Amino acid sequence: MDDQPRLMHTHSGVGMPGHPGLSQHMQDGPGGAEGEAGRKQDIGDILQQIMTITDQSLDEAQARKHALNCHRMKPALFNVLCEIKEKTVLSIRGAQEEEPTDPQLMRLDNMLLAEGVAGPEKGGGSAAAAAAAAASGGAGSDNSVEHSDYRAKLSQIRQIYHTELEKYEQACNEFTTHVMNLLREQSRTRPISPKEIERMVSIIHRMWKTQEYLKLHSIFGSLVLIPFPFPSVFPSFFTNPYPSEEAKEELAKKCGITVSQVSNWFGNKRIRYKKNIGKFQEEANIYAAKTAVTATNVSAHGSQANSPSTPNSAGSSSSFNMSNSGDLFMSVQSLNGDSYQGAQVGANVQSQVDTLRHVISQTGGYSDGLAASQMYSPQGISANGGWQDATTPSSVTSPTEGPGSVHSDTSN
DNA sequence: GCGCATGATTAGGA
DNA sequence: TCCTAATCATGCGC
Repeated sequence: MDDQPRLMHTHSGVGMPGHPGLSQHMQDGPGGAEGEAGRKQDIGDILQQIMTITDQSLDEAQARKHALNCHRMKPALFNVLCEIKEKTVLSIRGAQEEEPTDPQLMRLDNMLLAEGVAGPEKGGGSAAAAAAAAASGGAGSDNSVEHSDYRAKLSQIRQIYHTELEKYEQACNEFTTHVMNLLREQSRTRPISPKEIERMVSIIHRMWKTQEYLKLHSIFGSLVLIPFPFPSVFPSFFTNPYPSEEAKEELAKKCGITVSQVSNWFGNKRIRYKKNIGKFQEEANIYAAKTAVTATNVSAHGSQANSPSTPNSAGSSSSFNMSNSGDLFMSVQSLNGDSYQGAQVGANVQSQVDTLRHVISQTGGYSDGLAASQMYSPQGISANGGWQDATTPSSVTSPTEGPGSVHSDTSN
């Protein structure tokens, strides 16, 4: 700091031609009108040099920049510029940045929390399953097995979710640090206050959360749309789409609804399942035709048409035989197709999801393996959408996800 | 406002 | 009587 006057005069560009130097005026203290005019002139000169610094050669600009940084008046001028900037630009956009949290993010957060994917792990990783078990009034051993199965799957989802979340946060922190370093470096030559840097960090965090974090949420949100928490009513549907009167009464009792509602639910499910099967198989045929053409064209190079991540690629004949009610259809569609593909997620996350899908299908088949042939007994539903042994009385276990609102909420 | 999912209602058939 | 199929009403998200 001692060499500031020397540097100032050493670099001819910084020295004020025709002026004794800023230090002189600063040392003068509050003076008369002449001194005031001189200070204004000095500040004007400095600002002019800052404005024209980019017009100079690199070496010259570097030298002037260094001189400006070391200038005695620089801190004061810097503070004034920062203050002016705060009062103008930042105040204008301040109101916009105070906007509340994105409602979509809040909804996704709440959904993942409710499903036990996000948030603190409780009771072995499945608060939802525990809640489901509690809500069903203490399910039997069959239900315990299913909930155990569900807990295992949810635990896997939790693990991947938090792993990806940590990666995103790490990347976000790295990016933030990089930007902060840049801003701090730039703050030597232009008015960037620490407050503005903090604001920028806040913006970056918000951007990351609304972009990458949202993608992550969409992926795992699609996963939790699968009605795992209440797996029993679907086995009961797939194993026996025609429940007996006793089974209906039991379902109605456990769900707290009327028998007619149970009948309506099963009736609608049967009809809409068949409709979806027809639609799904039609798409499968179209896709199979396209795949055949593609395979013919690029067979020597290995067609990507058979990639498991290709949208609707789950439409291989076996997958399209999957059993799905309208609700399940949507959930599986989210997993297999446009939902996360369309989100253009990172390859890493996508591979993780593919892995998860594989895991899920291997461990019980909630996604591609949702087919009745894996997760549920195929005795109720044939591959073409018809029913086999449909009149077999079901041993309805836990209809917690009964006809009505609960499932509707999760699928919507 | 539109599309979608879903529960409920109704007509017709076995 | 039960089921299917069509239809309506409603809620929700975009």
